[in-house]
Amino acid sequence: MPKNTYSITTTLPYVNADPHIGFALEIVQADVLARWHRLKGEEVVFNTGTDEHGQKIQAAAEKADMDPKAYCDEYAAKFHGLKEALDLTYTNFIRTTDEHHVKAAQEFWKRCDAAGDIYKKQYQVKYCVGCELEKTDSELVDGKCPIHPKLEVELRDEENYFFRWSKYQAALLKHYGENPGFVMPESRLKEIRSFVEGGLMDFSISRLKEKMSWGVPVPGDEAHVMYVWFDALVNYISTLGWPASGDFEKFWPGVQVAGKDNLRQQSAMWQGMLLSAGLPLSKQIFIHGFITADGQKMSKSLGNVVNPYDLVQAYGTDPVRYYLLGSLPAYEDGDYSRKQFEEAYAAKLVNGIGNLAARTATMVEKYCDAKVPAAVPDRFNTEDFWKAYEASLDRYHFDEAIRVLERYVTGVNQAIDLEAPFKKAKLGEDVAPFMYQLAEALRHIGTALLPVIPAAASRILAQLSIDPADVRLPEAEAWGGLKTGAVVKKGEILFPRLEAKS
RNA sequence: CGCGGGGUAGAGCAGUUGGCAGCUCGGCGGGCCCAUAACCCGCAGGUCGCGGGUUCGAGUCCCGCCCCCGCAACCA
Repeated sequence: MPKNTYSITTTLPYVNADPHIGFALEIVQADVLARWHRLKGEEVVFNTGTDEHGQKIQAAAEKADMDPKAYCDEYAAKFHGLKEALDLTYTNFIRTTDEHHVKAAQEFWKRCDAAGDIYKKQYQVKYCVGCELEKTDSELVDGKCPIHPKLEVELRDEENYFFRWSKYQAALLKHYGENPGFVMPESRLKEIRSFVEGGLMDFSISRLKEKMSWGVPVPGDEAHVMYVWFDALVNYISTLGWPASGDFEKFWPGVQVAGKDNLRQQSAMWQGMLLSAGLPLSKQIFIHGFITADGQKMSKSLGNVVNPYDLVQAYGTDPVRYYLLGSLPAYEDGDYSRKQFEEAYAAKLVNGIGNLAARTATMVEKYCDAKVPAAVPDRFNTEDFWKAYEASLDRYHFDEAIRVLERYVTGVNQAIDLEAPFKKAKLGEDVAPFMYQLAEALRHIGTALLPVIPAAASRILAQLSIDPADVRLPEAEAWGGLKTGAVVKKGEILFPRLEAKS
């Protein structure tokens, strides 16, 4: 019997820059899933937070003449502010400087050590400060990191601890082979599989404290702190209270949402670490693409970085959520432009969902005395709609799910035209049965939208005298949920036209 | 032999297991008047980057090729 819990996490953004629209995409995707599973009655842990250790943070704090922790506090607050701006429902906000996380990272280290997977090695390594990663010769171009060619690759001659990643190559490949959906979309699983097939090199997991002190102390060795990745990845379980039992067993393994730049860390490094510690691997990893702006990569120098707070301020939370989920391809890179955003807003939200909600409520008010008439059978293939919608969401195919919903909306609009109840009413014909179908269809639309655009969806349901807190899936997916006699009341316009602003 | 993504209607994009090429915006012409000048129907507009191959049938599978984008501090 499957447990009735669900756990999902984003990656933890590194706190050396303001929140990025790409991270907004990631966390909204995770939020939709968290809300969706809550509607299904599951107990949900939804984790996010900030990654705060490492050389870059230490350097940035020094430059700002701040204590690293104070520097991190500032940034953590910026990320935490997304909760309100994007209407997020995360339950955990972990910071890798949190005391219990630090303890967990140390315990994790001990487990890997006990498994014989941590060893000391004298070595000379080429290290890119920009990536916080060591580079192999094959990764360098002209002796430089291809991602940070302006930085000199540092040659480091030191004794560090290493993690025996190579030991887990076969186990990882076996896991990928036996779990075809382990990394979604499938193309990303292929990508990581071929990377692992190419061979794994043990990676360094510590830094000399005298060179870099802003990190988790290595247990039993005063001279070293942990490499930032090693400590940060442990957050996915430290947030569940690990190594204490209870919530950990209850909620792990969980789902991880990450950007394509994080494929290797999430689906190979972290999984190798879990194998070493003797813990179950993640349940599933969903990899989203990047967002470009007007066809170009966002960068500060180009001045085209889209800030999620600005977008929300200009258009509102729900329109931003709907755009991120519905207008960008979930599986690949997508392009943002103001024009495209506003077009989508007008077409989908104003003319589509908003207008249908308004005309439906008005007609029931006019023709049925603002009360839900007696129930009649479905005419919109609502069951098929739910099936398709659910299948898309379960595959993290958010844009597809929204297309499915929009097709349903179109179907309802077509039926209104076909039935022309406004004509029949004038002729004295009984339009009550059709009014029921309309209002009930609107209930399904509002219900399906609850995870996506929660505020607007709640207002749609409120028009039908439904309290969103009472909505449960799959019960609410059945046709006929609207109660005869329930009051229907047209509310404020859901999505105002943008022209109205200027 | 670097890695990855992509080339489908004027623009922006969908196209699961190969089976009549779709969606949004824009253009044109109708309908409707319940609705946020919204909604519905129809028309115009495509050699699905190019060349081969497999197949009864290829946007979709295979081989070869061309072109575009990201992999530059910051940055998902």
